[in-house]
Amino acid sequence: MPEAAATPPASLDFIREMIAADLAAGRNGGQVVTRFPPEPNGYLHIGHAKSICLNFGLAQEHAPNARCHLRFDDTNPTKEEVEYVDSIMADVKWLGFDWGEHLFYASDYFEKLYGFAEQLITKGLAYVDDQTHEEMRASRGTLTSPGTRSAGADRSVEENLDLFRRMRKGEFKEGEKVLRAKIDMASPNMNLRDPALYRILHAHHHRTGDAWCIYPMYDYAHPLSDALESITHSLCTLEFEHHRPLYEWLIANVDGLPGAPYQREFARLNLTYTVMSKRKLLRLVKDDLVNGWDDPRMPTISGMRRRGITAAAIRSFCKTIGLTKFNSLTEIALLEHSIREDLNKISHRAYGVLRPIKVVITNYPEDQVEFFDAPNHPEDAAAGTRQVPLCREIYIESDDFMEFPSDGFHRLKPGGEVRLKFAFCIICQEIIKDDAGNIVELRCTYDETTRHGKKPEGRTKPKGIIHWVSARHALDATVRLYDRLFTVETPDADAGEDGDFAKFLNPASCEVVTNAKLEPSLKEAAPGSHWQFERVAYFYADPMDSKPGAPVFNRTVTLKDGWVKK
RNA sequence: UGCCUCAUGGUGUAAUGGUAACACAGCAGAUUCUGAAUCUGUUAUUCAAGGUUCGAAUCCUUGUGAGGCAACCA
Repeated sequence: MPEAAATPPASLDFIREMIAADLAAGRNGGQVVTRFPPEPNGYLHIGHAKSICLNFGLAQEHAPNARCHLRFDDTNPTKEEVEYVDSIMADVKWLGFDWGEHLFYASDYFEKLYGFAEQLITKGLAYVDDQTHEEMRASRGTLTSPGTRSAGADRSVEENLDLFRRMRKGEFKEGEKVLRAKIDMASPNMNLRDPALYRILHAHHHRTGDAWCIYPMYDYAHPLSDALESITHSLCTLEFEHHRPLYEWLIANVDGLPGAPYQREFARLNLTYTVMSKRKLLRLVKDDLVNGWDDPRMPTISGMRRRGITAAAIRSFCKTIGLTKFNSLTEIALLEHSIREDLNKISHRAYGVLRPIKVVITNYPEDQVEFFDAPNHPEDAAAGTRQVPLCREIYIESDDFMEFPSDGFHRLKPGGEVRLKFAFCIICQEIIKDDAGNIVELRCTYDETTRHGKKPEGRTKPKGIIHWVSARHALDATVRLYDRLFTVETPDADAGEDGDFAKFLNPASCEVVTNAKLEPSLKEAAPGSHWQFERVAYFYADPMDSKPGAPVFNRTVTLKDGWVKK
């Protein structure tokens, strides 16, 4: 069980407070039953993770008198696919949650839901309308003026029943008839102006096949499905606030329901430098703006996983952001903090030079090779050590050398000294350039007395400590440097009403480095393993593209860089 | 010209009528064989105006701002 989700936050959010009050009042027989109800029309993203952590987290916190259902809200066959069903289950599991026996589909209830609809018709609370789409829209009124009831509302119960049964039999075309609730055409809440309950859809459903040609609307199916599963707390996002009265109307007016759930709403997650709506994510995928749903730059669960973000980091993040009704915009830095916090604990260290520059240690014997012992984790001796080879020629990061150093730069510079981490100190004696004036090689000398961290005699300890890779032993590898997908904090808002958010795509969001020089032990990096290339970033051995002996690394997140250039 | 919801440092949250706090970010220092991590310190907050109260971030009124609502989508 994921610990981060099992313990409730120190202070209770408004949802947990309400649940505590329900429990204190002895409601629901002391049970807490929640549900995570995705529509299988896309991949899950970090916003869904917030909901998953809430609903499944609640079940864990209130165990054993609690459970959380996974229910697919599959009431619109035109948008749903099994591919999405499968990915959603995989993502929820990967996040560390388990629905156990409680896997449901709204489509499981189609027959019962149909029966409830006949019940409402019989009670005079629902009617078959034959207005066209346009007529219905026109008669609904506007935000400031009431609507007018359609003539169909006056039909007899018998006629409505007959019509509804014929709808089910397939006697009508799509759009010809619709079942509506009879509530209040003058309600200030548009959702109560005789909302549609069933529409005709001659579409193939991924589970029920062609058994049905009428499908329930979300507003109708959701509360009743909740009730059928004896859900106690139906938690959703803020945009469903105005649907609550309808939710309650159905629970109150349908007889024979095993449960009496209630709905409460919380603010969805917004993150800087990304987009979160399924529509926009779908666009990124369909227009090949990214490399599929699991592109490491995507805010999808599968994308984040492939980038190397851990489930623990996501859970911890969800805990950090809290739960309110405030429409917030969370800085991506908060997510990155959770990621680094977890990766720092679990990642073994290694050397990787992304933009190599060759260094020749001129006073080091030509054919000598020696191995230095390097700890795999600085804060965890149990992680053991590894042997890192060194020879006369090595690669260092080109960023770690400056011909004309700025103030405060304490890495390698002409005539300056740095320590090769876990090896010895070198001094830069000479810069070799090509005809165009580019630096191609550095000639350095090493100091034998500085092995194993010893201070050079008579001199001050060099401030600079850099990573390095032996040229003769280096593993050439492909490393992808991922960055934020967009150049602006709020791509949707900045794009405006009908603007195109794609224009804010960050052209540098994926830089592929093909000639990175990695320490040889990385050759054995298992696909799906997490690493910290010291002083650079956290990396993830891509599970799809890595081949035996030839790992491909994705940069998950950079290390914090405390050095500000003056 | 409607209805609903919301408003606390730069960001996210806490304080449930009684000293406005925590995390992130920032800054400074200590430490460090990662300019990381760790540790210490630090900058910065109640949308506005009235009212109730001994006392208001909290309750009331009005205003302002933000988000949402007129699918046979979810």
